[in-house]
Amino acid sequence: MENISININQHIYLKDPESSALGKKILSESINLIDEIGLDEFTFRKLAVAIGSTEASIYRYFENKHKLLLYLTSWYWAWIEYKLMFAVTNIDCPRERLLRCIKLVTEKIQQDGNIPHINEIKLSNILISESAKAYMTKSVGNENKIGAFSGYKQLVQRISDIIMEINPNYKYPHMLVSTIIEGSHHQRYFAEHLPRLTDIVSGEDSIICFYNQLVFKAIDE
Amino acid sequence: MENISININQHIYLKDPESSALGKKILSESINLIDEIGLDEFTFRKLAVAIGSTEASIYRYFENKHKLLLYLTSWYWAWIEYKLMFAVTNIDCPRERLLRCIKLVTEKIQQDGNIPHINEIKLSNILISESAKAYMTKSVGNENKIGAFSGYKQLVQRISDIIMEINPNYKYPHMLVSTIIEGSHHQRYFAEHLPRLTDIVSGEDSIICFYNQLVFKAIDE
DNA sequence: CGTAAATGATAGTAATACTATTATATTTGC
DNA sequence: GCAAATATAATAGTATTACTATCATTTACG
Repeated sequence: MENISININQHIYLKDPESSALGKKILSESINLIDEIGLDEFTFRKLAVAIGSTEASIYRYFENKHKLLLYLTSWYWAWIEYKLMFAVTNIDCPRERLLRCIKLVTEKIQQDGNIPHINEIKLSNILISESAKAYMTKSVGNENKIGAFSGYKQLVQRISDIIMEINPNYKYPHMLVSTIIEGSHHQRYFAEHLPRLTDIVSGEDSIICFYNQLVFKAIDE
Repeated sequence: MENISININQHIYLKDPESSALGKKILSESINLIDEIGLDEFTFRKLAVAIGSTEASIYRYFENKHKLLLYLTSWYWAWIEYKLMFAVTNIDCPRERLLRCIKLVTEKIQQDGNIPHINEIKLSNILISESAKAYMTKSVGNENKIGAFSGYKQLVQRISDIIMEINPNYKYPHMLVSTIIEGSHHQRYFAEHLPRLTDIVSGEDSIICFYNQLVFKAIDE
């Protein structure tokens, strides 16, 4: 992935964090810090201390911490889509392609890639715990207009297309896909913090198994 | 429901808001205000102005706005469980009972009940838009310990039991139930704000239809 | 009617979420 | 290699938030 970079909608940031060393430090340390203390406790002041810089410098890159969160979530979904494209290319059977997609969006991220300033494991933890806060806000309409969620929507569309290939009569492909993506995040969170809301069977990744079963039973006629 | 009151875990509040006129005003106006401006913009100062009281008085009832949110979500799930018990009593067929449960947890709340200081329609909107913020926090462990989520867990358990009655071999009843409860909230939110993530077919409540289909296909052998 | 409890009024603190200004590095173009 | 442009650091300041404290006043109730 050395020659590839993930492009994020320009309206989310004030200055491209990928364009400078400080910008990259903002990304890498914000991921560490949000993962550690949570978004609620996370402030630009604490981030500034962590990277040995100042609040004012961070504000040159991002308007506020919400925009930074939008950046991180956009980055994550673009990265997942990138991995998904690799996972399904040259696979003829749509059922096999769907299987790989489900695995990719529901599995636990266990290894980070080779982008030095992004720890994908921690980033995926942030997505699990904080992503609802990215779109569950009164400003969702404006942020949607500037394209802050287009990566996510594109991913949902891509998987929906595969479902329609398998069963063109299925009525709810987008609902099914967004249900499993959001749902698997929730289930991973519940497994750790509210286990009575989930069912963890040892010896399997129950979340992948559950959603696999759910999807194929739902779309088969 | 005149002689019935919903009991909320005592550790969530400092002083029972049901015990006084001011407490009830705090509940009713916080529901109006959170529904209107969202939890992020909601403050005890604004609430105090809205009810013609002071911040200090509100703080005598709730430690902070997060605890107030926990109160409202607990109330909501206790109310849903109450409605659910009525909906399934004296129904022998477990499939019919399950059908009624799914409808109850996935349908749009359209009418409020007869508790004068709680507008259930607005409260359900708050649940849709803000409930993730109630448990997606670093303090979830402590709040779980004091029982802040027991109503929700109990509801999930109750519906899981019906699923197990229909198919005792089904491996993931809790996951299935929490997936549809959380999922239907998400889908209602998406339908309004991010419609590309959902599929709304006119002439039906697509969300109920989708989850009905999903559940019965999932559990049938 | 008197006491206790609840509420209101007011004030104050520490932290947050920024904005502004100026000084100092660092990069870049010529 | 130097000037100009740009980026960052240092510092300060403001409005708002999230509380806590104190004391006066109203209300409840036994």
